[in-house]
Amino acid sequence: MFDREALARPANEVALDLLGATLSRDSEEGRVTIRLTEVEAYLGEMDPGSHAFRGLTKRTTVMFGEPGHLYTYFTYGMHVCANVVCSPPGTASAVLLRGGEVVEGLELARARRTTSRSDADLARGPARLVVALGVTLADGGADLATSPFDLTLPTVRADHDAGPRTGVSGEGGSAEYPWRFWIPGERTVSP
DNA sequence: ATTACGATCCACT
DNA sequence: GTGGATCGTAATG
Repeated sequence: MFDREALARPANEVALDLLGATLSRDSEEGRVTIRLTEVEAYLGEMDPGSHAFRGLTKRTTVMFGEPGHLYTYFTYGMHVCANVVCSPPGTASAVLLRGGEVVEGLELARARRTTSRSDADLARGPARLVVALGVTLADGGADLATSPFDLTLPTVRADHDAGPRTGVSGEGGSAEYPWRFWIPGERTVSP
């Protein structure tokens, strides 16, 4: 369980509280829990890098909704990525879950990620994290405070480093928005 | 109806 | 370290 008010703030602030947080998902096969080590913030309509930059569309409806819900999308023709919606309803901002460490359900996560040989690779990268957790597009819009999900924020804010985001280019691009955050020294963070 | 593009991963060198 | 795969979304004709 988590305090929803804690998520009703801009994504670049919420991102710092999500580092070190744990996210669980139950399925018929069991439960997998991931400790988040790398995240990236997107500030909705103000942000050229955000899917919500051009306003409310069918896909981005969830992002404009209540914080604490899951925003999933399909990209590059083959991958699913997951975000935690932040900011109050009517404001679109979200935090992309970029990487984490599997802390529960290791066997199940390995079974879902047969291509990765090392445990550190199980949830390193947005699409991999989603597969290890067992999240699908159908989970889009789900409330992370209810089954099968369970999100727990850390009681003490984790150490963090910040850097430019990937994939955001052009004017008003990555240089102005150092909103990629990670926990220093973690093996589950991409270079 | 059509088309350009992307918040990436994996196999291979 | 690099290149190819692959399709939903949203803007355009």
